[in-house]
Amino acid sequence: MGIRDDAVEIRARGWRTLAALHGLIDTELERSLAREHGLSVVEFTVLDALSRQDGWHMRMRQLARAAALSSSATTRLVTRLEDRGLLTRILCADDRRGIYTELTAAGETLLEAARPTHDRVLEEALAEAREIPELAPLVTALYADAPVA
Amino acid sequence: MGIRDDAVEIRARGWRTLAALHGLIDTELERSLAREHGLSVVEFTVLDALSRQDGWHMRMRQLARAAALSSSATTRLVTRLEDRGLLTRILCADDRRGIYTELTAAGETLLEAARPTHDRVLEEALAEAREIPELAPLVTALYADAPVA
DNA sequence: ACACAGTAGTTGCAGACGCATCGATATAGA
DNA sequence: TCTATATCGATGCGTCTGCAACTACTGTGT
Repeated sequence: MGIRDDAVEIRARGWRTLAALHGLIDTELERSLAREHGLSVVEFTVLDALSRQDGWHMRMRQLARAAALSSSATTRLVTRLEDRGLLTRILCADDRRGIYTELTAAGETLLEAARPTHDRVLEEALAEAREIPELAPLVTALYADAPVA
Repeated sequence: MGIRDDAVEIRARGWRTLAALHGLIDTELERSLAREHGLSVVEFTVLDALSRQDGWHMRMRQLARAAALSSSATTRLVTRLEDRGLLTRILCADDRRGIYTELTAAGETLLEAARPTHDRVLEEALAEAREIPELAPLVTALYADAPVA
C-alpha cells in the first residue's frame, strides 16, 4: 500500500463526497420544485438550458448531454414538456433527422417563476452541506471555482 | 444586479458543474459495474458502506443516508441484495423497530471482485472529466480535498 | 448511382425510484 | 399507568429511467 493505493483511496473518498453532496442538493431541489411548481430537477434543468441558449433552441442530443440523460429519456422528457405546452419541437430544415426544441412563452414564464425557488433551495442546501464536516471543503471549492471576473 | 445576484449565479453555475461531473462518473460506473459484476452503483455503494463499517452492520436508515436513497428504496435495495445472498437482515435486540444489515461472505467476495472495476472506471472518468474545461477545476478540487495525512 | 456505415430520435420493455400510507415499537407527558 | 406523538421499516401505486431494437436520414467510397 504505497502512493498508488493512496490515489485510489483519495479518488474513492472524493467520489463519495461528490455523490453525497449531489444527493443532498438534488433531493431538496426535487421536493421543492415539485411541490411549488410541478417540475422535476431534470425538467427545470432542461428549461434552464434552453433559456440560456442563443436563439433559444437546442437539439435533442445537446439536451441529453446537458441533463446527463439517455436519449430515450430525453425523448420522453421533451414529450412531457411539450404536452404541457412549455416547449415546442421544431423540425430541422438542414438535417431532417434532427429536431430542435424551443421554449414557449408559457415555458419561459414557468421557468422564471421557478427560478427563485431553485436559487433559494440551492442556497439553503449548500448552507446545510457546509455544516457537515465531510462536505464542507467541497462546498467551498464550488464557490472558489467561480470565473475570475 | 449586484453582489447578491452574482452569488446566485455562482451557486447555479457550481451546481450545474457538480451535476455534470456526477452524471458523467455515475453513468460510466453504472455501465461498467452492471456489465462486469451485475451491480448498480447504489448497490456497490451499499456493499462498500457496509464493508467500511465497524462490526460490518448498519441500520436501514444509515444505509439510506449513505446511499442518498429514500427509506422505501432502501428496503427494496436490501431485499434485492438479500435475495442474492450478498447480505443478511438481523433484528435489533435493543430496539425492536430496527433492523441491522450485515455483509455475507459472498457479498464481501463480490465487493472485492468489483472494487478494481470501480477504481479503474472512476480513474478513467475523472481523467476524461479533466479534459472538459468546465469540469477540470472541480476534478482538481476533489483531489485537493484529500485529508492532510 | 448505389451500397454501407454512422448518426438522430422514437418505442417496447423491465427495473428502480419517491410519495403517501400503514403496522409495530419506542418515548414523553398528564 | 395510560395516552399522544414520533420513529423505523414495509408496501401500493404511479412515474421515470436505461437498454436494445427500430426507422429515417446523412455522408462517404466505389
